[in-house]
Amino acid sequence: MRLFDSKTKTKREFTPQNPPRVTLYVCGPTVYDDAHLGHAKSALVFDLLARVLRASGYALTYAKNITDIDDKIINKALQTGESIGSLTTRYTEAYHRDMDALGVARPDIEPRATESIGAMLEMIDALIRSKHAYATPEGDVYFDTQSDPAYLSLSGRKQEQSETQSRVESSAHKKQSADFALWKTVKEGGNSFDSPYGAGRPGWHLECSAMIQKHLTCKGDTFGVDIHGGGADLLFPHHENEAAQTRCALGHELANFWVHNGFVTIDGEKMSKSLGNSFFLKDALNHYQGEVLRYYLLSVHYRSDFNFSEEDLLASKRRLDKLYRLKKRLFGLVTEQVKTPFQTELLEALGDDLNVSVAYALIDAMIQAANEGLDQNPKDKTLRSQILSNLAFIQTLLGFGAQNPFEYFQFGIDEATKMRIDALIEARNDAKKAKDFARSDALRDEIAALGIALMDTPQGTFWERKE
RNA sequence: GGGUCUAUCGCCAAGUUGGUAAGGCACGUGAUUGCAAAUCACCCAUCCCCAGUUCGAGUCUGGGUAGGCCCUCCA
Repeated sequence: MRLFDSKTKTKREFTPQNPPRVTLYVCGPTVYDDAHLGHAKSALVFDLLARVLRASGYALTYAKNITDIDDKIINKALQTGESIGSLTTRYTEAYHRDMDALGVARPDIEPRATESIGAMLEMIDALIRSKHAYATPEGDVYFDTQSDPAYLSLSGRKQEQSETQSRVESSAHKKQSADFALWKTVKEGGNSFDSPYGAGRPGWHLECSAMIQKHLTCKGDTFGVDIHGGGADLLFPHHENEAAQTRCALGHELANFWVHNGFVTIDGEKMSKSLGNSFFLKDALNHYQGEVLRYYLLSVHYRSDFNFSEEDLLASKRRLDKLYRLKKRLFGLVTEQVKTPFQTELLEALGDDLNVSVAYALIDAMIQAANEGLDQNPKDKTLRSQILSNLAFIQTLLGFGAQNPFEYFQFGIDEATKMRIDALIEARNDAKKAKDFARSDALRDEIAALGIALMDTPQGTFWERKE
């Protein structure tokens, strides 16, 4: 497959260093709050990448970390009085719940920062011994960015700019303002870990380097991982710093391919709490089906900015509807699985740097051809088995179409309403049998008032929720 | 201020080596339907502006204009 690498800013053929093994590491959430749409986008992009890699025949090991020790977590715990362990467990579970709703498969490894302290301390030790890091009198340890000639080679920035324009107050003991903390000493006890530099906690950037080394790197590897992913905002300074640490501590580059997904904005504005437009996934899931959100969030190329709007989401839903309509036509049929050209083309499209636009277009064309074929030969066994195989392939590769099609179209309707609808439909069918079309249409209007659309078919009358 | 990315039909959005604009939503027409829905068929843009390179540019070069993101924790 071909992938765009943020470091070289080019799309090139992806080749793993130890084929067929492929390692993928993605920066996961800091669990101090509920996941928002940006977390969803990132998780979905790399879920798709993982699926495509597996479908392409690679033996993938996918790791996504959970940052469960951090300033924001500590502050929130102090504010609410909840223990850090309870807080991070609670939000980790919430994260899992939200991602499950989007159909995001769990990574193979989900390392926690607090479980990787040993690996991080080893890396600090190596950096200090090789003079790439220094301890301050307070017990902080900083990475010496000046000591790494390749520093900033990932993000392509220039040192002067980073320094002169820096808006951060730099520590009096830092050699350069760009130097970043590997270990932060902690005065008040409670939330700290023991270390040779005193009680404290690790700097944020360190955990990824350490986890990759611990879980994914093989002896003699040229790169820590084949692919390192995360949000575009992480390119600098987070990934730049990770790369520097690994380069200086271990003598190899951290990743062969750097993959960054674009940002999610809401109605043209960046999500932020101060703007009051932060969009929690759990809230979105109350209004829209997880699968619709999945289809919508994946519909734009992963490197593009994604502007969330309800109008676009509904347009996406109508597109996904067509897949379920086709599934409905063949509901209950079981056939043998066959290979089709469509499947090859779909995998090829996604194998080209995850070109979802082409993939979606292929799916639409397949659906259209399938409907046309079924219109002409509804009982064609070969056709049916091709269509069902294609749908199954889409489900595996993209995670679309796993639901019961009838339930898909009846999302969010409670049981009482369903029973009422069924009763009204029955009454309407009686009226239809009696050719009392006036009454039949009146009943349809009554049902429509409930937000329900009816469809008469040779198999009977079905209903769907209207938007 | 520095870095970086983007600007294609009403809306969303593809378009690796330059050769004459995918797909979806919405809209319109027709087939089908008691009516409708669904489905099918048809219809629907010359690619932000200016100047270049070229036989030929959305696709390359230069200059504008507009916007996103990063430079502070951040997916």
